[in-house]
Amino acid sequence: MQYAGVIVDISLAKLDKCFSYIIPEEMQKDALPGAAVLVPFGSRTLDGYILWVSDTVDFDPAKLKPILKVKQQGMDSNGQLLALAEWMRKHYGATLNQALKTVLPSAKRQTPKMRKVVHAACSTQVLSDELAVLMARTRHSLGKERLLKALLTQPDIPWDELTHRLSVPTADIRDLEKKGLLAIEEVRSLRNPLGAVSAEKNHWQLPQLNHLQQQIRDDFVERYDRGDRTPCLLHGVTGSGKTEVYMEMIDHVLKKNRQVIVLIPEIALTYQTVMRFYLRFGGKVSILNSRMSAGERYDQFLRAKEGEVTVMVGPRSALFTPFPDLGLIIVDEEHDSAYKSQQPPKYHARETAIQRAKLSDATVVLGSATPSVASFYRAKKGEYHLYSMQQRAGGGQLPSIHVTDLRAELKAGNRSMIGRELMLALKDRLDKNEQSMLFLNRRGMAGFVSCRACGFVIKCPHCDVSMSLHKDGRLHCHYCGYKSEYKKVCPSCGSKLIGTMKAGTERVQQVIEQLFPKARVLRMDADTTRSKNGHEKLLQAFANHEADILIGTQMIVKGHDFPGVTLMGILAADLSLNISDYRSGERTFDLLLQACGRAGRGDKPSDAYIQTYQPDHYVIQSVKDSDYFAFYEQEIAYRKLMNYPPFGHLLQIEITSLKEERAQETGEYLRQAIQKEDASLAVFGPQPAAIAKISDTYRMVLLIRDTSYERLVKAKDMADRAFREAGAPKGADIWFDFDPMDGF
DNA sequence: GGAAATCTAAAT
DNA sequence: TTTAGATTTCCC
Repeated sequence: MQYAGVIVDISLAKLDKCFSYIIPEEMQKDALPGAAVLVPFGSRTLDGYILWVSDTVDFDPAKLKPILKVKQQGMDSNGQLLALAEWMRKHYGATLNQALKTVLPSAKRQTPKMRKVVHAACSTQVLSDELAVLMARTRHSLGKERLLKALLTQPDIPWDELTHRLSVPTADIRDLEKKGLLAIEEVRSLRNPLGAVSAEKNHWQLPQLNHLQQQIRDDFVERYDRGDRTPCLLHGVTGSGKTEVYMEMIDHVLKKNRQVIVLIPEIALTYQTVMRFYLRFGGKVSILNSRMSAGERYDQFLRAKEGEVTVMVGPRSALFTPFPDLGLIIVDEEHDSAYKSQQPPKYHARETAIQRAKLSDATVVLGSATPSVASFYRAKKGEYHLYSMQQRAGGGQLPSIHVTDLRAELKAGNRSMIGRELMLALKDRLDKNEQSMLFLNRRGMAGFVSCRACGFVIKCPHCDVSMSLHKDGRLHCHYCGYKSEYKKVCPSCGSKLIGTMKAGTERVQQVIEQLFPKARVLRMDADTTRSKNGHEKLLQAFANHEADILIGTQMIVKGHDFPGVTLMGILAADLSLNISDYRSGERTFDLLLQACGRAGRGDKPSDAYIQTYQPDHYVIQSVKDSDYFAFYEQEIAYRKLMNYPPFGHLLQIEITSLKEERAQETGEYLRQAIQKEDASLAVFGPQPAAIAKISDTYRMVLLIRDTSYERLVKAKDMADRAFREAGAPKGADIWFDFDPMDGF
């Protein structure tokens, strides 16, 4: 008798264990680890995944029930994905069921779509004989003749092609089948998202690598062949030709009959990107994206598993492509916050890629123009191998970057959100009929308080992150819960011009339309792009020069290139600089540099203006000089001083409950449980989350800080155990998030 | 998560 | 003593 351990599809800590089931005789060949099954559970039937198969059980065999159905055979032929799911559960704090769902996506459609193919069932000699007989007849059967001719040149013909393009009557096909000349076969049809792309490989030739690219390629190849699987960090400025280097690396690994995953942030998955890979590697490439249906995504995984596809390009979920022998994972734009999942398990694709690579003896290559501080630190320490490309391979010159001191503007009596320099520049571009972009950088604005006269920002004395003004009229620190009174006077210069910054793209649009009544203005934000394809339509309109000025939030900075743009205005750099978390500097540096890069894609000289109340801030200064290294040195010193990542780590435990006091109580209980077990851990809270209540559910957070990630994992286990204990308060749920700021 | 079993208390 | 309501316990 065979038994299976099944994880049942209920994301609940209590049920996160294996239940044993009998495998009925007829299911034995399909019921393998990783398979999706249907099982009886209590009084109903549930979905689940098989974790193990064995001929013994440690549960009363009389109580066992049989598996009802195997819904899907396992994707995971070598057990790596199951192992990865277990690693994610342990490392990021989730139920195994949640981890499995992330790693083993299941198709909605249970019976695969079939497609008919016609192929010859006899020798070509017999076929041509039959054709000759038909041709000799007075009453021609044109359909059959076309069919036979086609079969003589092409062994397999899709049914649809015969009936449509060649308009062969179905009866004719059946007729020849009866005679035994051809066979009709049903093959499983897997959707191909790139099916419509016809690669004109003839017009394409291998790009000539420059010296540096060649050198990096050679070094990579040498290491790879030697079996050195140290992760690599490819630090290449925009336009240095990183993609060509990736292509060479991919090519080398494919030649070893191994497969490749290329991770990119969803937003970067444009037609051009895909085309570059397609031109080089042809039909062996497939993609994943969020617009695809579950079934379509599943098909891509199946194609990968069966060897039809060897390069998978996609966002973080592409990491779980079930390749039989994965040899390389490329993480492009590795600093991008989209790599952190916002659902449990809240994994970071960069770390998870490194883990997956370990399991299959693959290499990870991280690439970025502005590497995350954590990755660059590891590279400098020698944990990663660093490749550096600091020269542009050609074309386009960086804009001249100017910094406007908004304090000075204020002194000069200009209270508007457009500085005088930027206003002149805008007027100049309108006169020259060139395009401009205005960027208002306000995502995740958390109500920090700053002085417009001197630029001072109120920070927590214990955490050195900016404090937020709460509804209770006091200032709160999200890290340690410290509160202080808010006196409407700047503590630094005594000015009364202190407060939270309020600015919206709509306001900017009004101001611009007042200043330049003749200018054609487009606004792009969450409101104007809500309609289907609203995003694309707006960008397209601007690319066609249907407007002179594009005003927008984050979304105008990432993605498309506009060669016509010669001016970029960043209206209030402070907005993202002062969000109350330790990564605001890193994020702002990346964002501002990228924003500046939007200007100057064409040949004309271009300018970028950064408006700020803190012109001397190291982030602003580093962006001004486009100097990543200067930024890094300052940032890493700050991180070290404050024990922020990569020197220390944060674990956030979120407690949710419908009852406010239950959340509070549970938080208190967990804090005590953790500190009882390890008094040396720094635990803060419980305190209300930044958004204290979402759809009637109250949210409290506990924060734990430590220099060792492993100790935080232990703390997570302590909390988890304490939460499940008999005496623990009921009526609340807990969720874990390691280094939560990585996802913003 | 949900049904079934067990406990609790206050209404007849 | 009954019984609705709240809480706890299983579920392979």
